[in-house]
Amino acid sequence: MERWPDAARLVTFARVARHGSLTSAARSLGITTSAVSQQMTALEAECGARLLDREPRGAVLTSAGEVLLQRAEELVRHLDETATTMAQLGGQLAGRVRVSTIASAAASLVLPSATVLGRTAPDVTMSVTVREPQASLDAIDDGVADLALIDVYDHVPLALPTHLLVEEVLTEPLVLVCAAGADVPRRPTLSALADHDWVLPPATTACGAATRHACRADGFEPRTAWETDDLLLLVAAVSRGAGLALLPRRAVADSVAPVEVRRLVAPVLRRRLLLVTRAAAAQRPIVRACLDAIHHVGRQAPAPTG
Amino acid sequence: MERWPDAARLVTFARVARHGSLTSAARSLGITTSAVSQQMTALEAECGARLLDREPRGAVLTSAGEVLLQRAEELVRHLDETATTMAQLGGQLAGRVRVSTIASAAASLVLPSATVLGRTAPDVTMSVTVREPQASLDAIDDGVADLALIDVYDHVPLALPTHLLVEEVLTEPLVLVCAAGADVPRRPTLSALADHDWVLPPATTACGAATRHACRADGFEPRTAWETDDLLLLVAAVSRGAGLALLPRRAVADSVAPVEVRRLVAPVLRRRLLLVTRAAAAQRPIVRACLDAIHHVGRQAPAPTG
DNA sequence: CTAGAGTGTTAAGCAGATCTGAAGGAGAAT
DNA sequence: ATTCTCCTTCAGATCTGCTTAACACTCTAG
Repeated sequence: MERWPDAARLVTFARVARHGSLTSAARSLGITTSAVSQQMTALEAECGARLLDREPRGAVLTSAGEVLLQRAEELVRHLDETATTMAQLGGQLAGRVRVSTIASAAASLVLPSATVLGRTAPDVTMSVTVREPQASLDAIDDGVADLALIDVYDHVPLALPTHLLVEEVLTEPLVLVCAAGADVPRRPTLSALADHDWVLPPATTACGAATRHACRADGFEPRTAWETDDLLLLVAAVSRGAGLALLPRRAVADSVAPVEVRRLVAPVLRRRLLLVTRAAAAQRPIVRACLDAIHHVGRQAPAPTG
Repeated sequence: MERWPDAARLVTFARVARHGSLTSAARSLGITTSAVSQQMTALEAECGARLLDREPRGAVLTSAGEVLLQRAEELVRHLDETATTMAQLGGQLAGRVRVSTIASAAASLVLPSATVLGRTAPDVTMSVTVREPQASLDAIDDGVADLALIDVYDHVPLALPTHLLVEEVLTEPLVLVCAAGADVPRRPTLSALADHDWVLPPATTACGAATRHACRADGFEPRTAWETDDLLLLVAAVSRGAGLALLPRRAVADSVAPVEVRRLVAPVLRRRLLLVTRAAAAQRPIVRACLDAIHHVGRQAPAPTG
């Protein structure tokens, strides 16, 4: 007796709704577009109504689809919680946690936390992937990652979906980085540095956007000498005297080239490091262990002040 | 990627928990015990914990099982609601509704309501099964029936699970049935009839229990001349002068043998006819149509008073 | 004490559901 | 026009999950 709606199809449907196209949903599910198409056809047959309008740019929900989406999303939430409950039942602290992190925290936070984890929960392993914050959030949503470590800069907005659970690891200042012996005041203000050259991360990155925003707020456009995504290269360029940079303190601590670090008196700029999970996932023992390990490292290692 | 727990297995698990044995759950699902056993084995593997203690008389939940049962039951509820939503999307008033009714309401209520339904919703058909009230409730729980019509007698307790939706169709008095010209007052009290013979339904039926309870409350044990489940036979026996009977008014109206009907002055005994569905099912258009049809018949046909 | 009626488990085979892969159509962007 | 992207369809391969059948265990009845 075909009494119950097919849960797998509904999960797929929710994914399609979120991604806006069958193809993209299929990718995120690791199956063929063809399979997704067939599932949606079957689901529409079950409902006796069209759920999606197929348009050249993707698929858009019909009004019937909108209604069903409510139910499908509740179902996904529920299954997620159930998965967590099931993981707790076993009680064993073992398995693999998929961590998605920004590059600038991988070395200073994630790596040491893996060591901590080796002591507190030896059978839990991390598999780490480096992604930009937004990509990390998507990975969480798609279930590709269990845990994301992202950063948020003052005045650079980032959409944090409300259904995700956010924990703050630490807040650190952005510091001014300059070549050893550079002609820069011990306690500079940003506005006093308008005439220098700058070494900037691309404007597409949060750090680059934060720097540019701060400069403009102080009335000047930073003169770009170097623009690069690569932190090592960036610090090396500063070290050689190519210009100044404004970077999170921990990021500088990782690099090796000789530079000087100055605390910026005004404005005070910060970035916050956040851990993000799906709400249910944070309850899973092995995920919790990872979260705790990262918090632990974040607490115990305040970098030296410039 | 095996990300989501298998919903079907969880539904089965909930069923096993409710029935207390794999075999019984399997019967109610219309599959083999073997299939259920395999599903439970798989589910336990997914959880990494035993969920059921197999005992010779059946299966009992472990504490882990109790925890998971919470989730599984929520899931069942949710899937049920989803099925309803899906049925509403199509918008078509067509299909088959499985009705489970007590015998004494089948002729007087269900049959006419099928006619009403033929006018209001011609593409909806009823398939009717006659069951005792408790069996009807089980059928609802097991998803074997969509809609149950049961009766509840004063002072005869019936466990109505809170998760089911109950609507009252009508309340009718129990009336005294006697042979034409029998030596019985026009407006009798029950206590005045202690010396008569009685024709009773079995004590296991609600009606039989109600009659016996009322007599005992008035201080006498009814002298049983005939005991039968069959309403026609029962009324025929009364008609031949075998004794008195206490029956719901509508039930008597159906039968053909010549009898007289007297209103009982004291005590006033009633039975209530109730429609029961799973909460979500009552929202389904075709089920709603049946409910309304039965309500309609219940409202318009007050039987003649004796 | 054996036989039988309940449980539930396991192995083997089969069937249907679902996925993949190839081929094709339709609308936008180039 | 050509090329992309997106979706659909069909046929075949794959796989999950069911049934059948045989077995093990416990309790009860004769």
